[in-house]
Amino acid sequence: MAVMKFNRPPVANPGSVMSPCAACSVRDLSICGVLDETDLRKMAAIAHNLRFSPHDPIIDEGESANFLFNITGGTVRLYKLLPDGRRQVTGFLTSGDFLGIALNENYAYSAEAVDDVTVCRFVRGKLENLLDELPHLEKRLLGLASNELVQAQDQMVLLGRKTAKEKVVSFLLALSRRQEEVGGVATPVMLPMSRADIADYLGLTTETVSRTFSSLKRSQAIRIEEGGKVALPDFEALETIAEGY
Amino acid sequence: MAVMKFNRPPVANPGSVMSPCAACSVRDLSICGVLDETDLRKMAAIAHNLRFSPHDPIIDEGESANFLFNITGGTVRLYKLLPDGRRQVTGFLTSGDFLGIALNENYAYSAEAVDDVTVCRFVRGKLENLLDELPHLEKRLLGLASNELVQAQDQMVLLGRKTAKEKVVSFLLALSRRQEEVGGVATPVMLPMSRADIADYLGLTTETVSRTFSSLKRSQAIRIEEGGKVALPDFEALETIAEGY
DNA sequence: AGGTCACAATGACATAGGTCATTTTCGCAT
DNA sequence: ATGCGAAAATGACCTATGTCATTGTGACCT
Repeated sequence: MAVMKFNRPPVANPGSVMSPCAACSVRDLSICGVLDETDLRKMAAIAHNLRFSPHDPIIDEGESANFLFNITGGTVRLYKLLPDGRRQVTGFLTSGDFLGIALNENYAYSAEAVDDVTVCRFVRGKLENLLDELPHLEKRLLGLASNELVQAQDQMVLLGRKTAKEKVVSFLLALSRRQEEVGGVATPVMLPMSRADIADYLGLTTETVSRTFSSLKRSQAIRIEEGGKVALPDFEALETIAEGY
Repeated sequence: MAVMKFNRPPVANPGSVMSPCAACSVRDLSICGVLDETDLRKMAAIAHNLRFSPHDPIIDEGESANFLFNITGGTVRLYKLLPDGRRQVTGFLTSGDFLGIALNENYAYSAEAVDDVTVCRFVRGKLENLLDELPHLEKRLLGLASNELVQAQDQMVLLGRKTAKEKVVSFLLALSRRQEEVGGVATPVMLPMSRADIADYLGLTTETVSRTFSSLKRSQAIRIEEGGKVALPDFEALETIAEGY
């Protein structure tokens, strides 16, 4: 996973962080991809770089939505809880993803760092002001929201109508595609998240996820490599499984 | 369900529809709520009123996304199909809802009329041009997208983690809230859609939906009225069920 | 190298919800 | 009012996935 490189270290005074965006490795993936030098400077002026360790909370459902984030490195899980503790992971965010489009005064879900995460944090009001100045940015956000909505639809199909096997394979393929998008390889897929995270994302239990991985291994649809990476030897075959033919 | 009233009938020539928006009964619910007289006139110039009968297709998944719609009356179901015919209904739209935020060149899902539906149709490119002129409208769209995203998250929790009973009760409460929003009553809830539609929306089978309704009736959590309307006698109690306490 | 600890895998068994078949109800046309 | 056809409800049975308990494994520390 790409990690942000600063041309100089973050400054102590939060108000005067230097413009690190020019060197941001995920800029083109993120909302900032549409901005020119001048605009970037304005973004940088309201941005703040932060780092989170595995399992650190980033936002809490219900909290007043004061900040928005650009993920610059690592993996973040978004989730919602039912009162009795049942958890639904609604998504995983990685480099270039924007956290906080879907907000209405309060955060609609919680977010935690899965592994080591770096983010670019914005004060909500300041970003909103900037939006009025930068129509490009607003269009970009609308585009992102649109993409997220499409993804959400797909996830509904998965949760409502796919079998365990179809769910797991769909998940692996989605990770593979995302890895490629971010400039990586398509095939050994990295799984920074636990079986429990995957289960809660797919509407399954850890046991079923485990068993499904095992069964896919047995049928040679996947191969487990060192470090828990998953090799996908035949995309065609996997697509066929994932789409439920 | 509120039905649009025109101050004059739609004109034959599609290019020169008269401005019916001023009298549109769902204006304040819809994206048009933020527009003043002048802006409304511009919207009206690119809008076209259409009517659909039950089961008519409105858009088809995969088709080039040439039109956007404002629902002015009736109920629309959005859905996606798996190749073997399994269907996931991803949402129901009613008066004031906007159809087509989530689109990327092609429609991501299909839409059909559940009952008699009236819509206000826009040519995509024209609406996009208008967006550049009317920043209000763009903000409004972003807000709508944000709301839809929040709803999508809730639906993921429902699909992934709720029991059949919780799903059905959540659905009834959501319908009730929506009915209120649109200016109706909270309690006898109208169900224009079939059990099959509900099942495909909740990730269940028609049989399970039926049985769950029966069981809720037996426990007096709901009451069926004439015309298939569902009375909700105790919101508190139902909320408790829906949220899975 | 060995020990520890958390996570993953596996096994035996239980069950919510699915499947298939049948009956009932209800809206609508005559 | 009566009959018809589609939708809904119900029943008997089944199975994919969940539950609970146990074992295996691999990363990290000393």
